[in-house]
Amino acid sequence: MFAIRFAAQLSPQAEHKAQSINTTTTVFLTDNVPGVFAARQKRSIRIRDSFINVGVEALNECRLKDLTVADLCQRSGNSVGAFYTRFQDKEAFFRALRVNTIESLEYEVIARFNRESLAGQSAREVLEQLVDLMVDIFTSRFRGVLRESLVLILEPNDPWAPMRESALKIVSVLQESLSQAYPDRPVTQINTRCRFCFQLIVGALQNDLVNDYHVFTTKDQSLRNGLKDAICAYMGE
Amino acid sequence: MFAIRFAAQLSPQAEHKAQSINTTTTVFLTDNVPGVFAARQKRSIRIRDSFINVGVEALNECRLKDLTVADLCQRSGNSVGAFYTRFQDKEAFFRALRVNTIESLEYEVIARFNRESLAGQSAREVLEQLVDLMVDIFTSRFRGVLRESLVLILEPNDPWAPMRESALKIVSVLQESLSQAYPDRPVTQINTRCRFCFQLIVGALQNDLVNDYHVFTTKDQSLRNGLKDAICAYMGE
DNA sequence: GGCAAACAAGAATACAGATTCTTTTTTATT
DNA sequence: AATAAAAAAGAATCTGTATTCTTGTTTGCC
Repeated sequence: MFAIRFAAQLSPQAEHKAQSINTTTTVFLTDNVPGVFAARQKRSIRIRDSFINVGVEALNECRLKDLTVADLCQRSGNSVGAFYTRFQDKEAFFRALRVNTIESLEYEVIARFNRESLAGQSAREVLEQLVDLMVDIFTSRFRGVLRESLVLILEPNDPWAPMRESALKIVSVLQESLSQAYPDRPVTQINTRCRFCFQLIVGALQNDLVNDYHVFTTKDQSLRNGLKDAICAYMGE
Repeated sequence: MFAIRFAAQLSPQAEHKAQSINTTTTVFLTDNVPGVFAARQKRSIRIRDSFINVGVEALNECRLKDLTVADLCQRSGNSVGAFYTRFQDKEAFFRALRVNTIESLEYEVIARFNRESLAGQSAREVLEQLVDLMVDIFTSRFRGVLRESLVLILEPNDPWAPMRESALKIVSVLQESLSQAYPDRPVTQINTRCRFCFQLIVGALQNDLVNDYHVFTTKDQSLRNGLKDAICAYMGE
């Protein structure tokens, strides 16, 4: 249903970097996630991580609701008992997937989109790098987790707060970089447009995440290029 | 969780027209929907329609998965038996909601966005009317049905084909109207940009449908205005 | 190497919610 | 008004899946 699609569609300059989000299977769980019990043995950590990695991959093939606990255990070669000694319930497990995803992506974001590396670049360059980053994220191995996260807001009052933080950070870097690139324009206007740009990009990519039938898609370069054109035009390039 | 929000946020010029999608509760089921059994008594039709109307409203308050058949029966004052003499299963019921939604919106689209009424209008006017139409649709009483439809693609090989047709129709009207407004530009370029415009609008609105925390939102005029600015800029206005 | 705590296995349970079934009522037609 | 077909009620079932529980095993520490 939801084919996994990495590589191939990455823009040349982003390819080597995006590898990290797709090949690394290191599980980050620095925070203690609510509902995820501390593992005190090496074996437990290994099993927990195998649950998480299998979960990440599985969500590229099916919806969360169709991924049963029994299924997950079979796929990862563990028992139901093992699952429940590690996770309070299925929801807590998904929370772990989200945290893992955030941490992995955060790493990528910081590496590829920061004030230092963008300093001195033209507006067009900055915008293109933003689009590349976002498209790479939304076509990474975390695509399925992202889809389920955006679609299935578990906690109404905390709809994935860390993701929002990450988004705010990106926007703020964008705003600063474009302020430098457009020294003559009013900062307020730049800031507003940056926010909207970001929202347009996220909207288009989320749309692509859920629907398969659009003309512009991440299956080829069309959405990536279209977004670059559109937001450059919007920014007055 | 998902508050119902109509009126108030409609742009003045669209207000009177958008009323129709929000106040009319006429149920259109001209096609025979698979899994929806023909009703041969007036009473059956009335009950079927009450199921549908209650379903439409309920999805503005909760997710489809949280709307149980028993719940639906209670809300509409009917019995479980009545439900199942009308609908083969819950999925068929949702299919009926979709068809009803499509038909209602189709009506609105044809009335507000057609070649005749757009002929002779400036590009900006056309684009603004497009945004108004789309925002009105996504903030109508069918908001919940739209959300569930987009999120929960039931049939992988038929992801809501009628909606796609409707979208294609809108795009084609847009293309024709803008070709007239920009007689000097290459048609191919106009067509491509029209498609992308539409996709951007849908993306932003779908995003707004699922997430509540964006800066630009349909809760006020910000998303509507932002979209107008953005796509006008993209089109070179 | 022995011991207690931590853990894994997987069969058994619990449960929610869709669906069916039987009985009773209503409709529409003559 | 009689009658048969259609439909409504709602209690009873059935099912899929999350979760728990019991038993046996492994780990890490001394």
